[in-house]
Amino acid sequence: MTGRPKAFDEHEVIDRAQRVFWRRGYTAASTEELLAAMGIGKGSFYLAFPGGKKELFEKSIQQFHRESFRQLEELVMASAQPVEVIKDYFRAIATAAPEAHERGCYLANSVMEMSSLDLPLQKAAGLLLKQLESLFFTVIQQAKASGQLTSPIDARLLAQHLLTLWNGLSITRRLYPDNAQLRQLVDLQLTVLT
Amino acid sequence: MTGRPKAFDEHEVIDRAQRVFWRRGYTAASTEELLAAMGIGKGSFYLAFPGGKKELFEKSIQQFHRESFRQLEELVMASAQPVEVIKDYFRAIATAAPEAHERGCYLANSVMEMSSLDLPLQKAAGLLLKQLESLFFTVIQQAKASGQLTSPIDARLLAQHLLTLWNGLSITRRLYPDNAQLRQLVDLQLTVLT
DNA sequence: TCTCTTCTGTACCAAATGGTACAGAATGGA
DNA sequence: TCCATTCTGTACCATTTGGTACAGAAGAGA
Repeated sequence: MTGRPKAFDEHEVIDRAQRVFWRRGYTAASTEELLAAMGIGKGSFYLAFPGGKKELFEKSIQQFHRESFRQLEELVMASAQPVEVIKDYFRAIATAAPEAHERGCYLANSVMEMSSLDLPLQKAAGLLLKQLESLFFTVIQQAKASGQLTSPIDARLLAQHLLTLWNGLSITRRLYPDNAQLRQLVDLQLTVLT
Repeated sequence: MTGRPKAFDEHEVIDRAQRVFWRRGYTAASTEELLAAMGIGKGSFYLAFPGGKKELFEKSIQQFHRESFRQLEELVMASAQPVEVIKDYFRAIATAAPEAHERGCYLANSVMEMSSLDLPLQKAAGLLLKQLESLFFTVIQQAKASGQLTSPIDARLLAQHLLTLWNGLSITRRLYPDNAQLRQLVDLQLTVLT
């Protein structure tokens, strides 16, 4: 039995919801607003996402991470200078549009908002950020082994430091949405990777 | 004409509200919850704060900043090694209680939440964070002049970097509410102040 | 004591919220 | 051509929200 076919693509719909969540935050994004952006009705929504808004949000951060993370991972894998890929990842902050500065990092935002709202979701978002740190760690470790990196700092600690910079920038860029200034700041911060 | 005297102390009441805002965030803190914590009724509340929740929140971040900032400022002024005061300010993160890690930095939280909720309030919170940066800047500049600091890095940039670390830690500490680990991280980060 | 002013608690409200119920549409298979 | 199944749109709802109205309490001064 097949029944009436879905009139929407789940992946696409989650993607649209994710954009709303990123722009407005979890709480401020009303279901009405989300449904409008997704282009589906309540009936379809609660059938596809019985957990409602929370389930949708969880899936949105998972999907967001899966895709943006894989993209970075592939760049790292393909490059002969993975450390440069990481650096470019940070430098890209300083070439973003003003709206991107306002929005900050989706995962960092989620960790903060969920801290006082839903602990499981906070942990979920935190885990994804830690995976970014893991990627930093892998790159650093390999670069050290190959001699591309000569820093005496412990790879694990260095990766954690990079994540802190990443998170810090997600706030600082809102205070100073000025690319020239951000570039200076990022360049200074990346001097730890030597 | 004096009329009926206020049955509560405004400063005290704002302080109690601030604790709720910090723990729950602006949106999640309902007026009901705030009133309960403040120990006053709606009548008194809307009379004292005609702007409602928003006005209360604004006053809470102002008061929070005024007090915590003055405290730090006094320590800086009184010390012969102001740079050490700043360092201790960061190191204190690694001696905080687990609940403090969960809450993070009140001002950083506010900047993030208000980014997609109320731009004036976001600016207000941002301004207060920038005042922290200003204090960093002053200390760095004076330490350079007195030879206590020999770093070749521009004082303004260094101060901005410190603020980024501060903001980053406010997120990272939620991911790793482990003081030993945080201490290592902070110590590494403070090596820029040499 | 009377009056004027300010403050407090309660009753009330309109709007918005996330969520449910369900009738009926759209398909594949018997 | 039915039927079983799955999906969709709409109508509806209980709850919660921030906020207002207002009667009366609590003072100071005349």
